Amino acid sequence: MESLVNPYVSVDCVLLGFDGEQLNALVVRQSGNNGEDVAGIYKLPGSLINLDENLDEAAQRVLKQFTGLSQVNMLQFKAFGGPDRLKNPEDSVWLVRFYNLNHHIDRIVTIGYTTLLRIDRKMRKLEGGYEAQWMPISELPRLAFDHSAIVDEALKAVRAKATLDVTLLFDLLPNKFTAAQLRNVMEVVLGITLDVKNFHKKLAQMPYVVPLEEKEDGVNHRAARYYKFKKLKNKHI
Amino acid sequence: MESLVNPYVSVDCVLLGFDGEQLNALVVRQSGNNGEDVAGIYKLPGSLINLDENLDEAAQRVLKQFTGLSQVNMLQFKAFGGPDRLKNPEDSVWLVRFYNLNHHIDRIVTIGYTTLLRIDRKMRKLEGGYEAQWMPISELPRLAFDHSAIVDEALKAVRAKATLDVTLLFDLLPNKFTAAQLRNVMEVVLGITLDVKNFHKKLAQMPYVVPLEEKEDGVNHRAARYYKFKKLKNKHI
DNA sequence: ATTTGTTATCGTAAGGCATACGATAACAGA
DNA sequence: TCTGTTATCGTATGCCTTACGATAACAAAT
Repeated sequence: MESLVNPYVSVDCVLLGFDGEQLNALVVRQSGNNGEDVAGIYKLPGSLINLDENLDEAAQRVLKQFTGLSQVNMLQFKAFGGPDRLKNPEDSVWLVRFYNLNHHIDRIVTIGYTTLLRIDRKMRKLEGGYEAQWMPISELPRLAFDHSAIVDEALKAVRAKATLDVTLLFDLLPNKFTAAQLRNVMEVVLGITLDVKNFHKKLAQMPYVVPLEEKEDGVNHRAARYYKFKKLKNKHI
Repeated sequence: MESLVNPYVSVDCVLLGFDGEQLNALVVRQSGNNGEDVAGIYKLPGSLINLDENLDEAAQRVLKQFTGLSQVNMLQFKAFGGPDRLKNPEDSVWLVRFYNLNHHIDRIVTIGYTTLLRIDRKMRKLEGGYEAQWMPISELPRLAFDHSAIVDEALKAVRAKATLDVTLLFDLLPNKFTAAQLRNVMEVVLGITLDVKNFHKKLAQMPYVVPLEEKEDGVNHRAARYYKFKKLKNKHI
């Protein structure tokens, strides 16, 4: 009866940051807990869970550790638990050293979380010491463990979610934005192309987008109108 | 550093069975491993994971144990891991006894799986010894642990999935079925109501449903045409 | 001053799709 | 023969999407 697995459980966060042009993922260098470089491989920000927290809270803790953000609702999208997740021996060694464990780890089941974030000035310089950085998702290198697959799944989940609820893209733009900016966000995040000429009709039908009187300034073409988001009630997760 | 949690990981399966009229969930009595009745409370079929299997395989094993079915793709929909999942002391006690453990269990993280099944003659009499039974989801009692919440989440996930891909309902009907039967399945599973008169137009536009020449027999109203499903290629999970 | 390039914004028209609903078909039983 | 019930088809209306022409506004080149 004792082939039952008593693995560790972690959360890994696929933080997708929009920088005004494209989608980036936050990756960290797989360094030791005292800072020395172990393998030079990038991985997702994550952590084993603590005794007093639930899975959502563990994900929030990781988010705060690497970005300083709190109060962000992340989407739990999938659990990864194959027995071969640590098949690369270096990964096992790294885990034991990083967490100061006195025994080998056979298995880690990880819960994937993801969210969309806006990369603004504050976000560009991340909390120090972790060698975290934003990398365009189109240029991501191979990540440690099965983290590349985890990123793929996160993207699928986020796109499905945002397709059903466009208001998730609210936070990716500044307070005032033009129609072209909103269109670009939708194209990049959802992975689609939208008809430029018809986009204003869609815009006019979005009850949560209100036009402002203010217009662009100093552009060498017709100035575009600014819009802002109007928060609606009945906002569910 | 040693507040890291090293919990057990289980899978719990929300098996949703359609009996021709309504949706049922498979629940089992929380009995000891030698059959004695412990609390008389119902729970979901589930199991801790084994050393040599991944999460999907563990879920398949549970499905087979309780229904005899194999080769069914289940949907992994959410992980549940709050520190208070075993807050009921009886639950902890039951776990230690059932799995013959020689220590207390602080915490179990469980991965929820679900799928839609058709309850046919074979399925009605389930594999013996587990006191498993189908109960209409509208009449489910309070389940052990947080299993009631798990059922709710499973329903949400299945409905979202089946709304996007109606072919998931293929397996809930016999080979030959009438338009009314299909409509009823869609109404019950998706939790919607469909216009009777317009349903045939929708039917005619479903490329994966083909009309047969055969008709109903022995009904005291106009006989309905039978249809069958046509499996399409490019069927992804 | 005029032209050109570029992007924003509006209007119109065609086609697809959902919904409402009238009309007919088929059968069993009163 | 009539009535009740369900299946099935056809038509009409309105909404939404898409295609695309037309106009607006501005900067830079000519």
